[in-house]
Amino acid sequence: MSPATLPAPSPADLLAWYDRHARTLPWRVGPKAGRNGTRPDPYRVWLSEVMLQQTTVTAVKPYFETFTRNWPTVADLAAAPDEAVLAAWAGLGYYSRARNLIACARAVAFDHGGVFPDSEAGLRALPGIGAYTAAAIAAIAFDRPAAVVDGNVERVLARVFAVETPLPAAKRDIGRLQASLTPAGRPGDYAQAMMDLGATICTPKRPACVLCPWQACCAAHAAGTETLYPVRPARAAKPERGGAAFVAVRADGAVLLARRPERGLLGGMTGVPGTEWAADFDPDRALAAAPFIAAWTRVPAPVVHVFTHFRLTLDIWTAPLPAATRPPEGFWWSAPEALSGEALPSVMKKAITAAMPEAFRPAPRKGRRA
DNA sequence: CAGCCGTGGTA
DNA sequence: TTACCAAGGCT
Repeated sequence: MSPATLPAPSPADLLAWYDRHARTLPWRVGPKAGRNGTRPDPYRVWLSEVMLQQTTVTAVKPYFETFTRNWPTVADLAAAPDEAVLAAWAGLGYYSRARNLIACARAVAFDHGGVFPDSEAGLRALPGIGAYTAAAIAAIAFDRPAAVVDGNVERVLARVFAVETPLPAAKRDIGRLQASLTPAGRPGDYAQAMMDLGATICTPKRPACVLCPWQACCAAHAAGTETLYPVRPARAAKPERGGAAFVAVRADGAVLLARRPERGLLGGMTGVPGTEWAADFDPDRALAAAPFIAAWTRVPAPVVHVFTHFRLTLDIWTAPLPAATRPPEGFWWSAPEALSGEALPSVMKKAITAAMPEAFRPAPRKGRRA
């Protein structure tokens, strides 16, 4: 088939579609307000972009609301204690983002006078801001004609131009295509329009081509092969790991916790003590890793949790301790009403819930019965 | 470059 | 139930 028969994709057509169908999002200045000169707050753009890295809009929304309520400006965030920010991030995943978020907020507040750099290069130099995020902030917050390439853009352009090169090698070509398409006028809206198109029309599974403003210029649609793009290499099977976690519960309901090492998996976050998580985990030797001698009993059903690169089966051991029990060095007891405020990743909440199902249930209100 | 780094929704 | 994957960055 001959690509010459297809018209070139028109950024103007995409912007016209965006004017009618832009999603309303908490961090976004819509096309109408944008036309009236309203610019988004770079702090909110940055915060949303970092949260949205490999994360769905649905998952991000409540976290964005909490963060902007707790810390309305970058100076507020820069002044916040690490533990408060990590606790607010708990459950969102990819925790190096939270550590870099803190470092970036402090760099902006203390090294840049509280003002975000307005250039791609300036933004790119900050922790947690890579090629995509720098381009996105430059375009959306500062109206710079940066070529924004994320997963949505890769998918849309791979289909429109029927890019046969597999990802990630195709990224260079797609970046050049996006640079050639990005308009000098409204580059921020253009970038957001591409993301909305990818998220709502040009979806991975069943694209709604009948509603697409670029249907007539899409090479993959012309060939009926939309879902074959972008081409990706096959993924390796996910390996299994095992481990044990110890949920020590004091008579007053407090749970024994510790801070995890700064680097690596769940780095800097809070957790219950346990063994390493390893492919050769031996359940019979788990008790040697318990934080102290106690009447440990194993919860019948282990916790199963899937990480990006392995599947974990976690044996849960629990033991009752006297109310006066002191925490071992490096540990602390977290009271029942304090538990939900700890920086606990989801897998740790699962582990604690397996041993004490009431741990994260909302406290019963006075004067009511269950 | 390729491996590491979370979580929850969807088909 | 398994598999895919969502506005990636760092080393």
